[in-house]
Amino acid sequence: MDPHLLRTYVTVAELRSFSAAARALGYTQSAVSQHIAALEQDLGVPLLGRRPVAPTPAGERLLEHAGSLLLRIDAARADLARYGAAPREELTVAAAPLALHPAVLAALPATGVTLRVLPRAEVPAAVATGGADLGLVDGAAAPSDPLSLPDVAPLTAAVLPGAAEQPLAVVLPGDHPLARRTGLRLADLADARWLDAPAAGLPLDRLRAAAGTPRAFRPALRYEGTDVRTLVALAAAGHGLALLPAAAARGAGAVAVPLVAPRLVHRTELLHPGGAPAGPAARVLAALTGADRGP
Amino acid sequence: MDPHLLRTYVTVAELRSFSAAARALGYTQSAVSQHIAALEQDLGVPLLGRRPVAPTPAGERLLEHAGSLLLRIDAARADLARYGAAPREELTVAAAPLALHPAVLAALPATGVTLRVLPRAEVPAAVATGGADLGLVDGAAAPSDPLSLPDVAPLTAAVLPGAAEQPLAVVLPGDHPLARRTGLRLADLADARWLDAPAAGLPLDRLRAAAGTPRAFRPALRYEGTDVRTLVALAAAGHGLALLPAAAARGAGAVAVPLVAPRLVHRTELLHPGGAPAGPAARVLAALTGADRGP
DNA sequence: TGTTATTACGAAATTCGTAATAATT
DNA sequence: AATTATTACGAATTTCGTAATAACA
Repeated sequence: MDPHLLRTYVTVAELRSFSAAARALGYTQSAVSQHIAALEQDLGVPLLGRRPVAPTPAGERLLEHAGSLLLRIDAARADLARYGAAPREELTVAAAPLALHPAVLAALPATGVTLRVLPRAEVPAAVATGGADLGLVDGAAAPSDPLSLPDVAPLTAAVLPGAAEQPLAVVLPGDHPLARRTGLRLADLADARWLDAPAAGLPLDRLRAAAGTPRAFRPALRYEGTDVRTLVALAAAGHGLALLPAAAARGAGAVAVPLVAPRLVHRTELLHPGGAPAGPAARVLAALTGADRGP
Repeated sequence: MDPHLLRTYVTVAELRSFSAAARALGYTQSAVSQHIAALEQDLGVPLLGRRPVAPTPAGERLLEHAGSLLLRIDAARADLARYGAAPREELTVAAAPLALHPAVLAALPATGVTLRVLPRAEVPAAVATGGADLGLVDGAAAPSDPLSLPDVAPLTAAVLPGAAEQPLAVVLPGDHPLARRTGLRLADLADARWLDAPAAGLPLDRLRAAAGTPRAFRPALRYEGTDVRTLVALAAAGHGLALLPAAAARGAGAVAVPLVAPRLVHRTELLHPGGAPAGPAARVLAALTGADRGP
């Protein structure tokens, strides 16, 4: 299973064409055909149906494997490259939208930092593959439970002392029947329509798992952007409910009601490649995780 | 980053010798030397110091990457092989020691099943690489929270309706000062000595994370076996405390005191390769996850 | 008929073993 | 001196492009 073969397979499956993949990768049609044949022979299973070219069930499965496999190879190469090169002076921080608390922003140095907001699922990969030096990720978890992140590489997670855990709240339009409640249980809202905002908000799968109801929390409008204010505005306009950290849940026309069950908190963690960080990365990391216990 | 090069690198780093690795892999010294040279050139970093041969810091890092990378490649190959071959008649179930509740055992068919008890950390890998058709894993988690498992491959986890969550208890010797309590908080026991039994019991790291105290829960005796009764006996003999599901925590001379904080339960999940299972695996999977809601 | 995948084949590159060399204990 | 890593070199294999062929739409 040569990574090259895997890469051409993924490209062919995506573009649904041998020749288009050949163009995209700088090969000839012939080479691509040989790659696929070699891979199918090696694995002993047909991977693609031809005309139209589409993955077989086995091929679909290989796509899942290949994605994370190629990602991890990139991550390993990027990680090792850090040992060869001089420490970067310019620092890039990748952050999920909800991970940007005021306390975190205050701890960033004034210059030499690029802040890049990414969909939450892409933050670990960005740190692993060298697209960012540090990552800020968030998620819903039981109190004092670590986030369960996709492990694309041996990354190290650290908690942010100032803003590690915050209460969660359900965002409702002001005229919603439950808007006057002082606390809400997730189970009571399982039948409601929820905003599906995987990039900005919390993934609905997480809510289903927490409530133990695989089929509940049906998605209403889907929002693929990363702007939290828009998300709150969508909830206020009645397009669906949203679960957000209480501090982020305020907005015109929206009411935030604290979540009281199950016991979940909004958690933020700082992600960095393992090993001893060098240069500005070390300083920022220390500033964010270190001694900022208030006066 | 050819997997072959990676494999020889890992072997060389383990055996700390080019020639020993060559023997182990069926290569010549020369070939191994060329593999390492190619890898170092590709990555642009020296990976091994020679005489004595030992990994550099970058090499240490590559070992971490390579381990999971090679594991995932095996997993992908094993997964795809299932599509080519006929469904297996003999079924192998890999289980972590604490995942074997009576309720689970009762649901297994009478014949055609091999049950293999493995250290908890090896169960997902066994299922992923085809060493087992199904896996039973356990762990401590917040109520109705899924287990966070190392993702060696796209595996599917399912809950066991009969025995999904069970209360946890601390196992103490009968003459321990806290043995008469009716409930214990984990934080009160952070300074005690704990049994370190990663294969059979719950990993101490998990407790540290749950209590939010990275340096607490110092290990006492380390037990690398998979026998739960031995673990309880060790706790009874005063070699250290252990956290176990209440049902497994009873034993001669041992006292089990329920854990009341933090809110953690012992959770068991069934692991299987994704896709549509075939043959006996499908039947057993249905028996374990399906309609066994008792009267 | 035009596009697209497969096959045949040859040049170039890669891989691995033999054997000689160099370095370390 | 004995063991062990590196280097030189050549045979065998593999890889990829050109070009011809075949199979769709």
